[in-house]
Amino acid sequence: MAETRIKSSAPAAKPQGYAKSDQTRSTILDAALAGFGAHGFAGATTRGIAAEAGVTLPSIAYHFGGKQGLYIACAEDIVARYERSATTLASTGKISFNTSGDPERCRTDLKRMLHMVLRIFAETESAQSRADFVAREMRERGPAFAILYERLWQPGVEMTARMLAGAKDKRETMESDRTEALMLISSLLAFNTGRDVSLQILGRKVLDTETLALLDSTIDRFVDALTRA
Amino acid sequence: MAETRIKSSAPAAKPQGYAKSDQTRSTILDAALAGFGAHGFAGATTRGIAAEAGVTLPSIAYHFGGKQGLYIACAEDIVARYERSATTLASTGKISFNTSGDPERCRTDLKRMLHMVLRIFAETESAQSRADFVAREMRERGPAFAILYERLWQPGVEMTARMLAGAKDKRETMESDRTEALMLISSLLAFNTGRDVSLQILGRKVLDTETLALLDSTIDRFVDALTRA
DNA sequence: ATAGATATCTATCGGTTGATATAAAAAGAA
DNA sequence: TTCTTTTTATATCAACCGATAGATATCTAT
Repeated sequence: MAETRIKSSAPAAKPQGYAKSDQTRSTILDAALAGFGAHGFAGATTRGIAAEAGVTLPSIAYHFGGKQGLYIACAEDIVARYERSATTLASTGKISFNTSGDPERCRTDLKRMLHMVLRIFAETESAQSRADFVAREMRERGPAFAILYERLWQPGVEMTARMLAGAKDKRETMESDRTEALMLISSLLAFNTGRDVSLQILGRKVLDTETLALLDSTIDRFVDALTRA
Repeated sequence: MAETRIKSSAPAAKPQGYAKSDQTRSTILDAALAGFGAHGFAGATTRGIAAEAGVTLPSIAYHFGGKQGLYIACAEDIVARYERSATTLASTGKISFNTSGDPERCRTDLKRMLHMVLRIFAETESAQSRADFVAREMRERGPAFAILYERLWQPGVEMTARMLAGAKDKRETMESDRTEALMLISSLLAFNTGRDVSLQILGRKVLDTETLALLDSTIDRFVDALTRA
């Protein structure tokens, strides 16, 4: 009874660490994010992920316990990365998360945040895979739904609503603020979920700097239109 | 070489029609829309669809040539239904699709249309399956992408952009109008793609009449904010 | 009414999936 | 070195997939 030891993704009291092991784990995780992001939980195959990562099939079971364990590990990696960058943003003062009575500042911060989200949605490579992973899980309520909902979606909307209310010089967020926040974030999904379609309709091939600028200015127009008296 | 005859979905010059056949075909199509809408092309199984429709597996190959033929038939059914209802709306004068120099009328029509789209996105039963089917195909560029893009997505965005321009009292649509149209439609995806999450965040269980009214008024605020000088 | 076209059924094929058992080799730690 | 941890290689399993062959039933046209 080999009692397959599943390495917990939280590195709580790592007993013995072999350098190579962590590297293999990380390689598998990257391949899994790409695979799950592109094809979903059911659509991605463990064989394909293992091949992509350059390891053998049983290696996945060894490190993550199985397909579902690997999937959850992906979600936790995404959330951890998000929380890290949010902390950084707050500590460096680039975005003030308190709704101090400065509507203009709130508006600017809100715009800046939405520009950032747009780039996360639209950027290529691994950022795209992560965004796809999250979007898919939100739709399909898969095994990682709770993690992503509580630690990413929920706080994200709440923060946006707070900034919206702040930009309107209100102290409390109301239901209408949350609704507007939802729709504001959702409007950016055109360039994640529907990226190819949107680009095609705009007659552009890729999301280059010029296109991003066009979208940024449209975002600004939305925010201004919604929050200016 | 039995040369399996695939019944073309366009009933062009139906040579011989057996009454029961059309009924079976339609039953399969309904089950397929539900299955593909919920699980996608790869995720839905022909066995499951056949079982749901109460027919046997080979019946699908007989009527549609195979899994992919069935998928395409679903897309064409959706487009046909959309084109029919658009024609009806235009002919009954509920929505004027010409951008006659009446900004107020354009604004009202645009709001009315977005309310309608919201209901298509959010409504239960078969409308939901169809909306899911379209949203999924737009993401994944499956076998039915071209059909849906050219006959549904593209004209839908174009019409929205024209109404937006009209509401701003402009005669020509610019790139910024198309961008705003994209984001406006996309903002409603929060209640299609992300319906469950959005409801949960708003603290609601179902999309009842009261919630719909809240969303309608938020849509109106978006439209007003964007088009009023 | 009967021949031929149309529709449906049972049964099965070859292929792929996730998971796992077994064994052994490779690598780091003691 | 000796022991533990990590990785690979190979093979097998039950379950499920889409497709189709072949037999049968049903309906229409003559």
